Amino acid sequence: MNISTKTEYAVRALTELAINSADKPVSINDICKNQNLPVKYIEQLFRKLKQNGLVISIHGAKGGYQLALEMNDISLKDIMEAVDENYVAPFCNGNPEEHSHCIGLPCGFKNLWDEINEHTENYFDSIKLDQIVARL
Amino acid sequence: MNISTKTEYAVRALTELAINSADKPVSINDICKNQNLPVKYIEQLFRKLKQNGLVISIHGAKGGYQLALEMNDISLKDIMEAVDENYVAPFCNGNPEEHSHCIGLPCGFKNLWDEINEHTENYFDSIKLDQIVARL
DNA sequence: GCCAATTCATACTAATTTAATATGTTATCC
DNA sequence: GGATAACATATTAAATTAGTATGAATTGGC
Repeated sequence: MNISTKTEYAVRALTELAINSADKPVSINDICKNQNLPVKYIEQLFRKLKQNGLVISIHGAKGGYQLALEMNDISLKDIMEAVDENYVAPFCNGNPEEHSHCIGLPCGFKNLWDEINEHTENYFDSIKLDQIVARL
Repeated sequence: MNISTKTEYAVRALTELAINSADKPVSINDICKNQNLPVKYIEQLFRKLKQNGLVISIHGAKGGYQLALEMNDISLKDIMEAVDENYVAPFCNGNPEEHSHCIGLPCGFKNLWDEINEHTENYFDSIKLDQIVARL
């Protein structure tokens, strides 16, 4: 149970956009300079953020990224999901054929993991980018 | 953000104790037979569970493990902490010298991660072994 | 007293994941 | 046309995780 570096980096980077990209795009280079992050790694993360509709990009010189949504429409859950493949692991799906430790059908532990996943998803979804920025 | 295999295994194993160890110790072998878990791996986990005061052990033949506490005094948080080193990662401690991405002192993100850690700790601490067993 | 069952301890290996780098292409501004 | 910056993919390096191997110490029962 921990927050990944990817999530940390993405939150830091998106905070930069939140603060500076309202009128003009912000380049990865600038973001990384301000937040002390590895450029090429952040490029990868931003491609995922874009694929997931959290940012838009502008090509070429003077290009960069901007938020695709209002700050209060971007949650920590959205960021985690975009950047961090399997950010919750409902490994026990109740079926012994798919998860070798499941016993019985449905496996008695399924409800527990499902409930945990649901709770944490809801929690992370309740934390929006505007709140994060406001608290800096 | 995900639940580790160690935690999953430990929960399964402790559930076995909860059900079967009230009057007599239960051996790792039996636990692993019932739950389809790797014996030597579970041995390691149980040493940690013992160090953390969650189980007691009885040496030698007819030996095994029993819960050291009431089922409602063992929380998922206790299990995670025992078995899963850094189950929450307060990576941002507010000090740039200790976490290279921290900017400013204290780093503006510290509160966010602290709050997340606190929330998740409280949540996992609210889930007790008796509830887990009851829902099987 | 010996044998089997069991915890205890440590070291090692294999697999997976994560973080980061490398090398380049494509698009756009000036 | 050159600089800047996104886009794309492949590779490497480091760290973590899952699991195995080997064996010592302890105890119950015959």
